[in-house]
Amino acid sequence: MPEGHTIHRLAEDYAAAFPAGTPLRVTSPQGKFADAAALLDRTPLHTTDAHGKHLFLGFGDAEPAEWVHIHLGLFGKVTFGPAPAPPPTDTVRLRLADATSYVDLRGPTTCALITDGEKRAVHDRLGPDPLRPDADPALAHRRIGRSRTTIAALLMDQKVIAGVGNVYRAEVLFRHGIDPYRAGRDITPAEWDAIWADLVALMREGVRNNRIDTVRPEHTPEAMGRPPRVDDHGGEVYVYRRAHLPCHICGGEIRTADLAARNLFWCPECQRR
DNA sequence: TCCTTATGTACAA
DNA sequence: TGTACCTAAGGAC
Repeated sequence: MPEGHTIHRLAEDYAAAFPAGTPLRVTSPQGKFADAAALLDRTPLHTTDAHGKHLFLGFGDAEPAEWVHIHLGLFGKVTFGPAPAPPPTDTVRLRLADATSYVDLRGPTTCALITDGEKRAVHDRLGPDPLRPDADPALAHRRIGRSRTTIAALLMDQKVIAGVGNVYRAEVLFRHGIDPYRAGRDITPAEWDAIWADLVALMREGVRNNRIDTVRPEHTPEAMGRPPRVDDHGGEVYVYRRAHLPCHICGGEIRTADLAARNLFWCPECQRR
Protein backbone atom coordinates (compact mmCIF):
# COMPACT_ATOMS: atom_id res chain seq x y z
CA MET A 1 0.00 0.00 0.00
CA PRO A 2 2.65 2.42 -0.97
CA GLU A 3 1.83 6.07 -0.46
CA GLY A 4 4.05 8.19 1.75
CA HIS A 5 2.51 7.01 5.00
CA THR A 6 3.50 3.40 4.19
CA ILE A 7 7.10 4.40 3.56
CA HIS A 8 7.44 6.40 6.77
CA ARG A 9 5.91 3.53 8.66
CA LEU A 10 8.41 1.16 7.06
CA ALA A 11 11.28 3.42 8.10
CA GLU A 12 10.05 3.17 11.69
CA ASP A 13 9.41 -0.55 11.50
CA TYR A 14 12.81 -1.43 9.97
CA ALA A 15 14.52 0.61 12.69
CA ALA A 16 12.45 -1.01 15.43
CA ALA A 17 13.07 -4.52 14.10
CA PHE A 18 16.84 -4.10 13.86
CA PRO A 19 18.45 -2.11 16.69
CA ALA A 20 21.64 -0.24 15.76
CA GLY A 21 24.77 -2.23 16.48
CA THR A 22 23.40 -5.70 15.77
CA PRO A 23 24.99 -7.21 12.67
CA LEU A 24 22.42 -8.49 10.16
CA ARG A 25 22.32 -11.19 7.58
CA VAL A 26 21.73 -9.36 4.32
CA THR A 27 20.80 -11.46 1.31
CA SER A 28 19.11 -11.19 -2.06
CA PRO A 29 17.54 -14.61 -2.70
CA GLN A 30 16.25 -13.38 -6.05
CA GLY A 31 19.78 -12.32 -7.01
CA LYS A 32 19.12 -8.87 -8.43
CA PHE A 33 20.68 -7.17 -5.40
CA ALA A 34 23.20 -9.91 -4.62
CA ASP A 35 26.43 -7.92 -5.00
CA ALA A 36 25.29 -5.12 -2.72
CA ALA A 37 23.80 -7.57 -0.25
CA ALA A 38 27.17 -9.33 -0.01
CA LEU A 39 28.85 -6.00 0.75
CA LEU A 40 26.35 -5.22 3.51
CA ASP A 41 26.16 -8.70 5.00
CA ARG A 42 27.10 -8.82 8.69
CA THR A 43 26.85 -5.08 9.17
CA PRO A 44 24.18 -3.45 11.35
CA LEU A 45 21.38 -1.14 10.29
CA HIS A 46 22.30 2.28 11.68
CA THR A 47 19.63 4.72 10.49
CA THR A 48 16.49 4.78 8.40
CA ASP A 49 14.98 7.73 6.58
CA ALA A 50 11.95 8.44 4.41
CA HIS A 51 11.06 11.25 2.03
CA GLY A 52 7.81 10.93 0.13
CA LYS A 53 7.69 7.42 -1.29
CA HIS A 54 11.47 6.91 -1.01
CA LEU A 55 12.91 4.78 1.78
CA PHE A 56 16.56 4.84 2.82
CA LEU A 57 18.33 2.23 4.96
CA GLY A 58 21.72 3.31 6.26
CA PHE A 59 24.10 0.49 7.25
CA GLY A 60 27.22 0.49 9.38
CA ASP A 61 28.42 1.43 12.85
CA ALA A 62 28.43 5.20 12.28
CA GLU A 63 26.65 7.83 10.18
CA PRO A 64 26.17 6.00 6.90
CA ALA A 65 28.12 7.03 3.82
CA GLU A 66 26.10 4.60 1.73
CA TRP A 67 22.43 3.81 1.73
CA VAL A 68 20.05 1.24 0.36
CA HIS A 69 17.55 3.28 -1.63
CA ILE A 70 14.15 1.61 -1.92
CA HIS A 71 11.10 2.65 -3.91
CA LEU A 72 8.17 0.25 -3.84
CA GLY A 73 6.55 1.48 -7.02
CA LEU A 74 3.09 0.15 -7.55
CA PHE A 75 3.76 -3.48 -6.62
CA GLY A 76 6.49 -3.49 -4.03
CA LYS A 77 5.76 -5.10 -0.69
CA VAL A 78 7.58 -5.58 2.60
CA THR A 79 6.76 -8.32 5.06
CA PHE A 80 8.01 -8.64 8.63
CA GLY A 81 8.18 -11.87 10.55
CA PRO A 82 9.76 -13.56 13.57
CA ALA A 83 12.88 -15.72 13.37
CA PRO A 84 13.49 -18.29 12.13
CA ALA A 85 12.98 -16.90 8.64
CA PRO A 86 11.28 -19.35 6.30
CA PRO A 87 13.08 -20.37 3.11
CA PRO A 88 12.76 -17.33 0.85
CA THR A 89 10.68 -17.48 -2.30
CA ASP A 90 12.43 -16.56 -5.52
CA THR A 91 10.90 -13.09 -5.62
CA VAL A 92 12.58 -11.80 -2.46
CA ARG A 93 14.85 -8.98 -3.61
CA LEU A 94 16.24 -8.18 -0.18
CA ARG A 95 16.08 -10.06 3.09
CA LEU A 96 17.38 -8.65 6.38
CA ALA A 97 17.50 -11.01 9.31
CA ASP A 98 18.86 -11.25 12.82
CA ALA A 99 18.34 -13.65 15.71
CA THR A 100 14.81 -12.44 16.40
CA SER A 101 13.23 -11.36 13.12
CA TYR A 102 13.44 -11.02 9.36
CA VAL A 103 12.11 -8.61 6.76
CA ASP A 104 11.54 -9.43 3.09
CA LEU A 105 11.29 -6.92 0.25
CA ARG A 106 9.54 -7.96 -2.96
CA GLY A 107 8.84 -6.27 -6.26
CA PRO A 108 10.35 -2.82 -5.68
CA THR A 109 10.84 -0.42 -8.56
CA THR A 110 14.14 0.59 -6.98
CA CYS A 111 16.50 -1.22 -4.63
CA ALA A 112 19.99 0.18 -5.03
CA LEU A 113 23.08 0.99 -3.04
CA ILE A 114 23.69 4.74 -3.30
CA THR A 115 26.15 7.24 -1.87
CA ASP A 116 25.31 9.99 0.56
CA GLY A 117 25.56 12.46 -2.34
CA GLU A 118 23.12 10.47 -4.43
CA LYS A 119 20.76 10.37 -1.49
CA ARG A 120 20.92 14.15 -1.24
CA ALA A 121 20.12 14.37 -4.95
CA VAL A 122 16.96 12.34 -4.36
CA HIS A 123 15.89 14.72 -1.58
CA ASP A 124 16.65 17.68 -3.84
CA ARG A 125 14.33 16.56 -6.59
CA LEU A 126 11.44 15.88 -4.23
CA GLY A 127 8.96 18.47 -3.03
CA PRO A 128 8.07 19.03 0.62
CA ASP A 129 6.73 15.95 2.40
CA PRO A 130 3.84 16.54 4.84
CA LEU A 131 5.32 13.82 7.05
CA ARG A 132 8.74 15.47 7.42
CA PRO A 133 9.14 18.08 10.14
CA ASP A 134 11.42 20.20 7.93
CA ALA A 135 8.81 20.47 5.15
CA ASP A 136 7.92 23.90 3.80
CA PRO A 137 4.38 24.00 2.39
CA ALA A 138 5.01 27.43 0.84
CA LEU A 139 7.48 25.78 -1.53
CA ALA A 140 4.69 23.58 -2.85
CA HIS A 141 2.22 26.40 -3.14
CA ARG A 142 4.71 28.50 -5.08
CA ARG A 143 4.80 25.83 -7.78
CA ILE A 144 1.07 25.22 -7.68
CA GLY A 145 0.29 28.93 -7.80
CA ARG A 146 2.11 29.40 -11.10
CA SER A 147 0.69 26.34 -12.82
CA ARG A 148 -2.12 25.90 -15.30
CA THR A 149 -1.99 22.16 -14.63
CA THR A 150 -4.93 20.68 -12.73
CA ILE A 151 -4.64 20.44 -8.97
CA ALA A 152 -5.32 16.70 -9.29
CA ALA A 153 -2.19 16.25 -11.41
CA LEU A 154 -0.09 18.61 -9.28
CA LEU A 155 -0.86 16.68 -6.10
CA MET A 156 0.55 13.55 -7.74
CA ASP A 157 3.71 15.32 -8.91
CA GLN A 158 6.43 14.35 -6.43
CA LYS A 159 8.49 17.42 -7.35
CA VAL A 160 5.60 19.57 -6.10
CA ILE A 161 4.65 17.61 -3.00
CA ALA A 162 6.18 14.30 -1.95
CA GLY A 163 4.28 11.32 -0.62
CA VAL A 164 0.76 11.97 -1.89
CA GLY A 165 -0.57 9.19 -4.11
CA ASN A 166 -3.82 8.34 -5.81
CA VAL A 167 -5.77 7.76 -2.60
CA TYR A 168 -4.73 10.86 -0.65
CA ARG A 169 -5.09 12.95 -3.82
CA ALA A 170 -8.69 11.93 -4.36
CA GLU A 171 -9.62 12.07 -0.69
CA VAL A 172 -8.09 15.41 0.22
CA LEU A 173 -9.73 17.10 -2.75
CA PHE A 174 -13.06 15.65 -1.70
CA ARG A 175 -12.62 16.74 1.91
CA HIS A 176 -12.05 20.31 0.76
CA GLY A 177 -14.81 20.35 -1.84
CA ILE A 178 -12.31 21.12 -4.60
CA ASP A 179 -12.97 20.20 -8.23
CA PRO A 180 -9.98 18.08 -9.30
CA TYR A 181 -9.87 19.84 -12.67
CA ARG A 182 -9.27 23.30 -11.24
CA ALA A 183 -5.94 24.81 -12.30
CA GLY A 184 -3.26 24.99 -9.64
CA ARG A 185 -3.02 28.75 -9.96
CA ASP A 186 -6.68 29.06 -8.99
CA ILE A 187 -6.09 27.40 -5.64
CA THR A 188 -6.06 30.20 -3.06
CA PRO A 189 -3.44 30.41 -0.31
CA ALA A 190 -6.16 29.70 2.25
CA GLU A 191 -7.26 26.61 0.35
CA TRP A 192 -3.68 25.39 0.06
CA ASP A 193 -3.01 25.96 3.76
CA ALA A 194 -6.08 23.90 4.60
CA ILE A 195 -5.13 21.11 2.17
CA TRP A 196 -1.60 20.95 3.54
CA ALA A 197 -2.71 20.90 7.17
CA ASP A 198 -5.20 18.19 6.35
CA LEU A 199 -2.56 16.08 4.59
CA VAL A 200 -0.26 16.41 7.60
CA ALA A 201 -3.02 15.14 9.89
CA LEU A 202 -4.33 12.41 7.54
CA MET A 203 -0.90 11.07 6.67
CA ARG A 204 0.25 11.03 10.30
CA GLU A 205 -2.80 9.00 11.12
CA GLY A 206 -1.94 6.81 8.13
CA VAL A 207 1.50 6.11 9.58
CA ARG A 208 -0.02 5.34 12.97
CA ASN A 209 -2.67 2.95 11.65
CA ASN A 210 -0.78 1.70 8.59
CA ARG A 211 -3.80 2.41 6.38
CA ILE A 212 -5.63 5.33 4.87
CA ASP A 213 -8.77 6.56 6.61
CA THR A 214 -10.30 9.84 5.55
CA VAL A 215 -13.98 9.68 6.51
CA ARG A 216 -14.95 12.03 9.32
CA PRO A 217 -16.82 10.37 12.20
CA GLU A 218 -20.06 12.13 11.31
CA HIS A 219 -19.96 10.68 7.78
CA THR A 220 -19.32 7.03 8.54
CA PRO A 221 -21.97 4.72 7.13
CA GLU A 222 -23.16 3.99 10.67
CA ALA A 223 -23.51 7.69 11.52
CA MET A 224 -25.33 8.33 8.23
CA GLY A 225 -27.62 5.35 8.64
CA ARG A 226 -26.31 3.67 5.48
CA PRO A 227 -25.16 0.09 4.93
CA PRO A 228 -21.52 -0.63 5.88
CA ARG A 229 -18.88 0.12 3.25
CA VAL A 230 -17.51 -2.52 0.90
CA ASP A 231 -14.03 -1.15 0.16
CA ASP A 232 -11.29 -3.71 -0.26
CA HIS A 233 -8.22 -1.55 0.30
CA GLY A 234 -8.47 -1.50 4.07
CA GLY A 235 -9.47 2.06 4.97
CA GLU A 236 -12.55 4.25 5.19
CA VAL A 237 -12.68 6.64 2.24
CA TYR A 238 -15.12 8.99 0.54
CA VAL A 239 -14.41 8.53 -3.17
CA TYR A 240 -11.34 6.39 -3.92
CA ARG A 241 -12.42 3.31 -5.92
CA ARG A 242 -16.05 4.12 -5.23
CA ALA A 243 -16.99 4.82 -8.85
CA HIS A 244 -20.76 4.77 -9.48
CA LEU A 245 -21.51 4.30 -5.78
CA PRO A 246 -23.49 6.92 -3.90
CA CYS A 247 -21.53 9.75 -2.28
CA HIS A 248 -21.47 9.39 1.53
CA ILE A 249 -22.59 13.01 1.89
CA CYS A 250 -24.89 13.99 -0.98
CA GLY A 251 -25.91 10.55 -2.23
CA GLY A 252 -24.97 11.49 -5.81
CA GLU A 253 -22.94 9.16 -7.98
CA ILE A 254 -19.16 9.17 -7.58
CA ARG A 255 -17.45 9.68 -10.92
CA THR A 256 -14.21 8.31 -12.27
CA ALA A 257 -11.95 9.39 -15.14
CA ASP A 258 -8.46 8.84 -16.50
CA LEU A 259 -6.05 11.53 -15.48
CA ALA A 260 -2.38 11.14 -16.39
CA ALA A 261 -2.75 7.35 -16.68
CA ARG A 262 -4.30 7.02 -13.22
CA ASN A 263 -7.88 6.67 -12.09
CA LEU A 264 -9.33 9.82 -10.65
CA PHE A 265 -12.39 9.66 -8.39
CA TRP A 266 -14.55 12.56 -7.30
CA CYS A 267 -18.07 13.68 -6.48
CA PRO A 268 -19.16 16.33 -8.98
CA GLU A 269 -21.85 17.54 -6.62
CA CYS A 270 -19.65 18.03 -3.54
CA GLN A 271 -16.61 19.22 -5.54
CA ARG A 272 -17.76 22.16 -7.62
CA ARG A 273 -15.60 24.65 -9.46
C1' DT B 1 -5.72 -21.06 -15.78
C1' DC B 2 -5.99 -16.83 -17.77
C1' DC B 3 -7.10 -11.94 -17.50
C1' DT B 4 -7.43 -7.62 -15.13
C1' DT B 5 -6.14 -4.54 -11.84
C1' DA B 6 -3.38 -1.97 -8.40
C1' DT B 7 -1.99 3.09 -3.17
C1' DG B 8 4.18 4.33 -9.06
C1' DT B 9 7.63 6.12 -11.99
C1' DA B 10 10.87 6.60 -15.95
C1' DC B 11 11.76 6.90 -20.52
C1' DA B 12 10.93 7.03 -25.64
C1' DA B 13 8.64 9.12 -29.40
C1' DT C 1 0.89 9.80 -24.83
C1' DG C 2 2.23 5.24 -24.76
C1' DT C 3 4.92 1.62 -22.91
C1' DA C 4 7.94 -0.92 -19.91
C1' DC C 5 8.96 -2.69 -15.36
C1' DC C 6 8.15 -5.06 -10.88
C1' DT C 7 4.35 -8.82 -8.10
C1' DA C 8 0.15 -10.80 -6.30
C1' DA C 9 -4.72 -11.00 -5.60
C1' DG C 10 -9.26 -11.57 -7.24
C1' DG C 11 -12.55 -12.71 -10.62
C1' DA C 12 -14.00 -14.81 -14.84
C1' DC C 13 -13.83 -19.09 -17.17
